[in-house]
Amino acid sequence: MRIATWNINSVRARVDRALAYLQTRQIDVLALQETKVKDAAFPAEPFEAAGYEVAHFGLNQWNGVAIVSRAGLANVRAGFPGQPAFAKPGAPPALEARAIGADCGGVTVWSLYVPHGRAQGDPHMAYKLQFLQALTHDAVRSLSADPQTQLALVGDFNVAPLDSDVWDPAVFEGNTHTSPPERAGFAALAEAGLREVTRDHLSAEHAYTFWDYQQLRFAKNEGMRIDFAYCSPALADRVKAVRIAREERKGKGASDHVPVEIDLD
DNA sequence: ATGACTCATTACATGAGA
Repeated sequence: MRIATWNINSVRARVDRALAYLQTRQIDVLALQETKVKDAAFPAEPFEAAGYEVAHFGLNQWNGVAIVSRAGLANVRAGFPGQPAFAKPGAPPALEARAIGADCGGVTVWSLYVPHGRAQGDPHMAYKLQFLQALTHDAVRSLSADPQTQLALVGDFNVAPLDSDVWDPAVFEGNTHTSPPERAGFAALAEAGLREVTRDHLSAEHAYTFWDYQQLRFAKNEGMRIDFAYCSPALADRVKAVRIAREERKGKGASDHVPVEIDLD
């Protein structure tokens, strides 16, 4: 079974690209982030015509996560237990569309879009750290309940764990994605017993998954590695290969992220 | 080659992204 995760940066703008990608790469389960659409407007029909089932969680033009599967799609959950809500000034806390889970071919897959953080000191940064902490707590709960669980937490983690995961660490000093608290929040998932399998299978430096649209970042290969797959030990043992679909950044109408593929036995 | 931001919005300027 081949699972892929992709921050698609609007599913409506790239539905044809997504369909071609599913077919070309023979993807069984595709976790999408930043679909940027409400549930009612998600273009499910073309995916269904291609033989896939779709589960989507989208509230407005921001965020939005989906799972597209031809390996089964059951027990769909919007939001993970304990997921923090975000309180905009003057508004009650509201859950954002940043997590959807489903059982696909014997694997529980979560498509995750970790908050960006915006800036050090911004309320969104505290929210980002809370999100990672709550995700870790829920992972601990799942692993405790069933040590053999087949669990994959995939998506855009918005953290660059190593200096070699960004083209120039100096650019990120004092900014988001590389700060010690963010890296600690990311590492806590490993300390909880999960394994980040893309690093296990693809340790090369500058194996980027994101290139900003601005300033010719892709042409200059000035990217970031921020899309990952944390797996339970039992599932991690089944991972045979990992591939970054760099070709998806090419051409007109590309997302700024590319898919990351995980092959299971 | 890979190409100079892009996407969605009760839109024509703004917010968000990283």
